[in-house]
Amino acid sequence: MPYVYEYPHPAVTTDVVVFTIREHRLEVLLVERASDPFKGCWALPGGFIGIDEDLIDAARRELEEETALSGLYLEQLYTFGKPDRDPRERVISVAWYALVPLDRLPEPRAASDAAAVSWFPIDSLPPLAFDHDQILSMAHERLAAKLEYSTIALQFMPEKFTLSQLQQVYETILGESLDKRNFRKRVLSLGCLEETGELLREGKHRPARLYRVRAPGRVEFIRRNHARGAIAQNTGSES
Amino acid sequence: MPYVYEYPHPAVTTDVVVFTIREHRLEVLLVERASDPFKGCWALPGGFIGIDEDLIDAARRELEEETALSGLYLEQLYTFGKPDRDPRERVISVAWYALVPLDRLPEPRAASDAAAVSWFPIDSLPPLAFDHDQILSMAHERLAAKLEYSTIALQFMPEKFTLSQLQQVYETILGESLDKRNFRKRVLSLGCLEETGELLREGKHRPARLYRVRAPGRVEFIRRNHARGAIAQNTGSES
DNA sequence: CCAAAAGTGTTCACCGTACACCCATGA
DNA sequence: TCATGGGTGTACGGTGAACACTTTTGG
Repeated sequence: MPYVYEYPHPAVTTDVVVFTIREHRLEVLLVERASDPFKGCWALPGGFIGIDEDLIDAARRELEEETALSGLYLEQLYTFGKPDRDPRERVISVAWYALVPLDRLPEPRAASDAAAVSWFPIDSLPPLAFDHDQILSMAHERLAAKLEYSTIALQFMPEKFTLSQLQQVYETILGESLDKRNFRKRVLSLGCLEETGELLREGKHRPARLYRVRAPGRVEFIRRNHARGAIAQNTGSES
Repeated sequence: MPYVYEYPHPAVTTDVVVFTIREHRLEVLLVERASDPFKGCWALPGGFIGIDEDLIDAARRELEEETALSGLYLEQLYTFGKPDRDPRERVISVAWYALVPLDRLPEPRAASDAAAVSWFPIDSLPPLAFDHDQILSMAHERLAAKLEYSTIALQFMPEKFTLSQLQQVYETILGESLDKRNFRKRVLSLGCLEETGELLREGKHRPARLYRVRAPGRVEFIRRNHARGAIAQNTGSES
């Protein structure tokens, strides 16, 4: 299709901040760039949007190319477009973030356009290409903020999980430890979880009850107080 | 600058949802399109991004072309990019929303590319061009949501205003009436307002105290409860 | 003195927080 | 029997919600 609008067109890319939790640390997936600009530098997985490709499909595609994972929670973060953010030409990037459940940690495999792919703890990142440090820190802020007023953390959980595992996810992202009894009371009162009836036995201690999410893939806003302090709407685009 | 990246480039536009409050109603600014596609149809003010123009500058420019207002609160909403949202070629639109203070209501003037410009109440809109109805309803949701956990409503206020005026703003957006005493207690306890010492005398009744915003242009998140229920960080891009 | 909007406190219910001990299992 | 993590309840304080009357002005 020819350009019908009489304006110069910028390039448009998509970048994805892929979060997971490994060994009690919040980590993100980065790729080592195989080509200029910023060759050899680490960057967010991403690439150009197909001319007939929906934005979320492009994000999903980039995600799958790097992780071979599909069906992840994916949410649009922000669109970055400072005129000089790419040294070669004007590039506007629609940034997204995705959450990988604890049990679906892929061995990330390098795609064609990446020299290497690896997980990095959020607090010890290498220097990043372009403005990817800004994208990443905005994504981190957003994730931490959403923990407080939504059920987004459930997107990190496997199909079945224990309350202790869920608590560890919260503690990792918030960077503080929480009271066990209060945590359980609060999270159960949301009504988002249900017992599977099964137990997880591991190690030499009492087995833990396994729970599942009642409506997986659904992220709900939590409104405290107000009326009868309950749950409000749903949101979230899931891939 | 030539295209160095070997991918077809989409057109990129910006659209702005301009909110204000008039006569106890939430209203948005729309323009009547003077040219195809959707000639004669109403649409959000917007247009193409300059090839060397920052995204927020483009939004600001479109806003000023239609309203002659500068310095408004402006926040990025979402980027819309379904492949068929423009019938002619692929167009990706970075959408923003802006809030116009009560006392700065412009007589909107038609810019070159618009047949007419007018305010419409949010609940009686004409049919809109492209996917602008989706953009508008997402903006409305976001605004209503942010009322609850931020001080965004202050962006609607003139430099000096009464608490009753502020309460009317809240009531208009939320679509429900609020208790006067509770409202005052809550809003004053945020610590964002200060008395000017002046009084507004109008009509045959007791004059009202005038307040001003302590840090105008700053939108703060409110965290209830949690620790010592106070205010957290700031956010918001202001133009 | 009447109309109209401004301004002001208290009570109650509920939720968030702090806090310590018993339980079930494997070794 | 011991070590390890799983699991449970209560008491207190603060905040949100409900609710009605007095004050100041102009006409």
